[in-house]
Amino acid sequence: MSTDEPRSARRRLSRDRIVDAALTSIEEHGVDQMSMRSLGRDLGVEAMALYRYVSGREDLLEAVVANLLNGFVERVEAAETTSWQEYLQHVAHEIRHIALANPTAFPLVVSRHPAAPWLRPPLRDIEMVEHVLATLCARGFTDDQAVDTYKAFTSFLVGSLLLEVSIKTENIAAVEEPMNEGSADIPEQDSSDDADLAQAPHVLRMRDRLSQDHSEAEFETGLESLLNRIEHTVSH
Amino acid sequence: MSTDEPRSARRRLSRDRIVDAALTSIEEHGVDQMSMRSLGRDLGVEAMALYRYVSGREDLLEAVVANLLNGFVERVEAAETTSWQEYLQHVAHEIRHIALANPTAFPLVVSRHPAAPWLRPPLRDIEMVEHVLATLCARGFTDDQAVDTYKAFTSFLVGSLLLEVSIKTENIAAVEEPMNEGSADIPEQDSSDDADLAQAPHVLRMRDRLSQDHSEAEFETGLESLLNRIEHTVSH
DNA sequence: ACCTGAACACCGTTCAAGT
DNA sequence: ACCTGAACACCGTTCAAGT
Repeated sequence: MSTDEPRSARRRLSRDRIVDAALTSIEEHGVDQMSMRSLGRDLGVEAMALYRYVSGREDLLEAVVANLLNGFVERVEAAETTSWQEYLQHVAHEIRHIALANPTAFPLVVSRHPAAPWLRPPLRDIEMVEHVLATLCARGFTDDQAVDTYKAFTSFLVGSLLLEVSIKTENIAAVEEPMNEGSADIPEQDSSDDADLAQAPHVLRMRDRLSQDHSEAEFETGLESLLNRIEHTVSH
Repeated sequence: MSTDEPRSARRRLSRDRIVDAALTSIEEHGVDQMSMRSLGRDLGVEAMALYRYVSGREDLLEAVVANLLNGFVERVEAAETTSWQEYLQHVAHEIRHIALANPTAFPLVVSRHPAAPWLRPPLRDIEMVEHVLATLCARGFTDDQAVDTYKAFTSFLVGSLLLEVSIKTENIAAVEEPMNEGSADIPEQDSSDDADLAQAPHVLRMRDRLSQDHSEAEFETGLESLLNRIEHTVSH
């Protein structure tokens, strides 16, 4: 954008720049590795400078989550869906897209304490909750039906996606490639694994199938099944 | 048990005692607050002493997770179920029981890197995975059916339970009661909340219903629906 | 054999001081 | 107005030393 800047540095600080850098760092090195001090280093600044823009690490993580969800409602509204089924499908895919684009940061969405703690499940963006409830009511749901649907839907969504990203990230920030340094004198490559596996013939036999990733298809199947279930209970 | 001991202290260290103390501390103050040093304090010992029994903080957290799942397979086997439906119901309730008894520690089950990384979803206890697969096969499932069932089942289980415990723990280790120290001169009790809520009439209207906790019933409904779905696909 | 002290390289956060 | 230096109270972890 600008003329020249050393690394990713000093164009003057701003809250947005800090939050972006935090998200990048989280996705690259894991949330534990993202410290105020490392973030300062990334931004070419001392850690203390960040406190002008965020009130602390917790606040920064909140901001990262908010940033993740940014523009969600707008994108959903732009879709112009006709049935509530189509609407919920769209919401689900939109959030799944966010989760897959930010697999390491996504769990923060559910682990950070929510804006409205009394909301169960605690999806932290009230704007989104409001949109879902309003849409369902506009499609003829009673309040009770809307609430039940909201709960079942978010449970499914959060559950599936947390699992999916936990698969996708494996373990970022774990060991970070010590690479053995070429020295190959440690015989057992992961002793406990193979020992356990010897006791688990079925796991061993189905290993190939178990390791295949069909998250996409499973997500679609689960979602459709959920919508069918809701459809059934809504029409008594 | 013994004659006298100061606080919860020095009966000589052991791996089990350390792991138990860690779990207690995690449930009481949150996983972030549980440090090697605070744990040493709890056990009446210097932090460095712990390194005789655990190889580090990560190892300790692994051990906590293993401890949580301890005896699971035995309890499931003791149940003597007759159908695969009944069996999976039992497994589900057993794990739900563990999750609710250790709501703060439970998320570690899914966030720690699994023993078999290629296993999707990565339920870290191979013994348990083996038990489920073996039982399903013994009930006449083909390998493919067993794998599909395992995946759908654990997705549902982990998803539901992560959500349920995240509701139950709200935010342990957040703020930890500053209590305002009696000084009542801050007018806004949580300004952002109410501001957001003013924009969210549906959320406001359904607030009572939304805040009610029906996790138990929702869990049962979801589980039954899942078993029905499996039943249907198994019999083509 | 089991634990401790001292040390190292890190944290988050505050605050007076620099420009 | 925006950033830094120094400081404080913490971390995890190692290792030589004490008993």
